[in-house]
Amino acid sequence: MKSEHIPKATIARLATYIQVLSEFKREGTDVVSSERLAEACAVNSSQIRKDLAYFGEFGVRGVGYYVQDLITSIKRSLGIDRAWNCGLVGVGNLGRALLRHREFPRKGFIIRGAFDCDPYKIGEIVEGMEIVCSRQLPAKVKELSLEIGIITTPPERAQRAANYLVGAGIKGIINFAPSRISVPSHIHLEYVDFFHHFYAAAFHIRFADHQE
Amino acid sequence: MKSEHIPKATIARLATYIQVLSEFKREGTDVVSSERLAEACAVNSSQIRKDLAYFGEFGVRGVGYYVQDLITSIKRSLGIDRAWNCGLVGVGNLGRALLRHREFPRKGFIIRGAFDCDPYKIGEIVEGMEIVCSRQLPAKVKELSLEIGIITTPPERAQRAANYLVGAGIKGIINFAPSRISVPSHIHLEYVDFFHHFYAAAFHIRFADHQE
DNA sequence: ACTGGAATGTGAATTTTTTAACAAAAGCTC
DNA sequence: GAGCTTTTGTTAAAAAATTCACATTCCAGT
Repeated sequence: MKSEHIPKATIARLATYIQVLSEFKREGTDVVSSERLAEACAVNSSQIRKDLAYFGEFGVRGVGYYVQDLITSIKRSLGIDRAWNCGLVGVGNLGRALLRHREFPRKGFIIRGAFDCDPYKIGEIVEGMEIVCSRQLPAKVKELSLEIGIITTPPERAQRAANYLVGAGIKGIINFAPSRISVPSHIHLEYVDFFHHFYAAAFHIRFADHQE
Repeated sequence: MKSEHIPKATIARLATYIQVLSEFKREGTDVVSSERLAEACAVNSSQIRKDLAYFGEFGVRGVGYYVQDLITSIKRSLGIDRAWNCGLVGVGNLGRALLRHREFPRKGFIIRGAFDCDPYKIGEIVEGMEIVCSRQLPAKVKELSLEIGIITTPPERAQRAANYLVGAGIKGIINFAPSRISVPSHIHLEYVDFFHHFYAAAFHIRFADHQE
């Protein structure tokens, strides 16, 4: 119930819970026990109760959790009970895919600005959005109330993109570029690198640890 | 040195080490200490030595690690010192972006087959690759020696894609679709969900824990 | 109202992961 | 080649995360 420190792993699991709960909801299930949810998420049921306990008491003893209520509670706990305005820097392949990705609006992350420094791309319309010069970031961040910056530039340009975003007053950055960047400590920084999943798969297939 | 059980977090960090080491190499640095590498990766130096110790002894006492050697050693440890043939199922926005993503071949994951069940898409050429009907998976997996399956279908079709892949004899699956799937225990399964990074960002920005 | 059954929330125990500390080893200087 | 410096590999300690276990609470049926 007290907010103390929340493990990163808990946040990741909460994302899973929302996913699975949404499926339950679609199937018409109204109430679910931690046991049943745990099974569907492939985790321990205490884990679920512990994770939820960081944020409050959402269940009913002897009954379980009301699916819709729990979804709402988790979303509120995470701060995704409202929309977040995002700006994307670097309109390459990955950038374009994210701009077109329907899950973004669906999950409440609205990409309102697309930026690039390539003169060929500036002015182009992607998904009804005009690509704007990165130098205009400060003006646009204010104008569009952007809070989260998405970096999808090539690695060598990620740091500069971050500098622009920070200078423009962004609050958090999600870096999809395969390079480390540094930002002031008050900016929340997340790295997205899905290749480590491929590495893990390669490792496990190669050195098949079939004993687990 | 002994392979026992390797934490998932270690694998993720090894990916970071490779990334940072590659940058060092590009800058012309030949030797690096765990201390300096740790700083660049924002982790503890013991952590690095511990992580590496799972796989062997790669450093020289009093000197540090030879950058190129260490990259090679980590890659070999992870089983990415060779190419892996991948098949992608679901050629939507995300699927297309992955097919075009230059990092895949660069990192040794070669997408050799693209599959979809939409008759409109079948036959289309993306990145020099013809989109093939998902029903042909068994034949193609054998023909192209595919080992890793990438699922980028809509959530409701992810399970069926997995079934096709498993039936076709794939060894591992990376699921980008936002839904849980079940596969036999001998198939290595990884979920990719970058939205949890957005959730984490939203959470930290919203409930700014600026005390850390 | 009372009883039995069910499932939460939580403190305690366990396991895992991270960090600290240091002995062993390598190179460099004289 | 002895002594000094450096930095690894590794053992021990600390911290963190997970799982267990159960008292507490709620609902349903009588």
